[in-house]
Amino acid sequence: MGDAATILHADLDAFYASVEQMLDPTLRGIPIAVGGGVVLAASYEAKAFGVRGGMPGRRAKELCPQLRFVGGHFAEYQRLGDAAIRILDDFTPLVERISIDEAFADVAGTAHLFGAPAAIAETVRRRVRAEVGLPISVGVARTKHLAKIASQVAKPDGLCVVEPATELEFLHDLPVGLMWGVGPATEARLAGIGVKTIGQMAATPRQSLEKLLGVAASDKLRALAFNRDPRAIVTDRRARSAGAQSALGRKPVDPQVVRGALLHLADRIGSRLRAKSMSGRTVTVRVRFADLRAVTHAATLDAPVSATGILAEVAEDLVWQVLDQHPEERFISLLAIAVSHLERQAVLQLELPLGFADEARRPGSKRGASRWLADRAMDKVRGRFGWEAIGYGAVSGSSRSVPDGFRELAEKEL
DNA sequence: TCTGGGGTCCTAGGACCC
DNA sequence: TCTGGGGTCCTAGGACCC
Repeated sequence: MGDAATILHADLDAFYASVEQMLDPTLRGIPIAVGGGVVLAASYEAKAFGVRGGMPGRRAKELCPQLRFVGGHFAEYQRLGDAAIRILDDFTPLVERISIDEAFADVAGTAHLFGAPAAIAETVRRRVRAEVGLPISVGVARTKHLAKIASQVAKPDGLCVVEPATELEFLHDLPVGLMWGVGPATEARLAGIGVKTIGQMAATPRQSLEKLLGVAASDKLRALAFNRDPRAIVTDRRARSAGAQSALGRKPVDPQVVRGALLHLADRIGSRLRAKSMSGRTVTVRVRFADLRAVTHAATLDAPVSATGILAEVAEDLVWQVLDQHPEERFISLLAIAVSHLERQAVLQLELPLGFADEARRPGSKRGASRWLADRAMDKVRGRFGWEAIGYGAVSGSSRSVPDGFRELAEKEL
């Protein structure tokens, strides 16, 4: 990490909602929420009423009776998010995208070409507004952590530059909740010992903090509180796992329900993996009961898998192990599958013998070869006619489940 | 406030090996 | 006989982020 403020954190403001307001001028200046059953994003006008992402639509309407709900233009979000972040590429190759609407960039060494970091940040903001049509806030500082906090302070539609000489002064009056890694649980614990600001955390004796949060966590937070953040820009981040989940409302523990849901989830994950010639060795399932208590269970296989049928069977085994261990639970509210220990397969055919190897665990099931061929055939049909054209029976999910377009946006590049 | 879906990382404890 | 120490892998759970 250098000794000058050269890290930019660029963050599109209320991204989905801003896109909707750009596309439809009648939505500008009024409180809107993208979504329906669940609020996926809220405009600043809606946030003023306390409406937040993740909030049930009904609750949002209570807080803000005039709230307008709009369906999402998910393909547009992807296109416009890409376009905005791409503008950073014009200033430095050191760009780290961390979500659809957010990225870090390090402009150290490009000052002779484009001017000081603050000037670059202003240019980025102006260009995103002019070329993409969206407001974006930018923080500039010496470390990633501080740049990210600065962009939050800059919102909405602002710029915040933190010079090295004033770092701690800037940081110490801010609430601890702005720090990376301090969520509701940690925030509540800290409040319990009277620590509300980053400065108060910095002033807390190390031992007290360790007793509260453990050695590792307190070391990390103390470092951040003194703006010692060692993280560098990482330009190529690959996903380490791929998963899917489905909220079920309140479903009785029933073999048909479980099998149908898991097949659907395995199908989503399997087709994503196969599209990138990836497969994974560890299958983790998560079962959430009616009271929202969740249990996970995992198995690591001898060979990596990506076939939908095999994934579904392994997951089904694991889920029943969980359910057998909790016979008192009669309803489930969510099922999830995740595949990790991902590896890339140089040749897709590699999956054939691997499929066979895995099949050996399960006498009596269909042969791996025919499954692999069936998956490939299905992938091809979908390639031509779309994902919905063919597949395993629709998941009997809750009426609140989010649009597929939203799920896809959240998927990380494998 | 009991609420969706996709992820990441950390920790503690146990199994197993040398 | 139960006595050492370190490394790696795996699993479950928790917290966090967008």
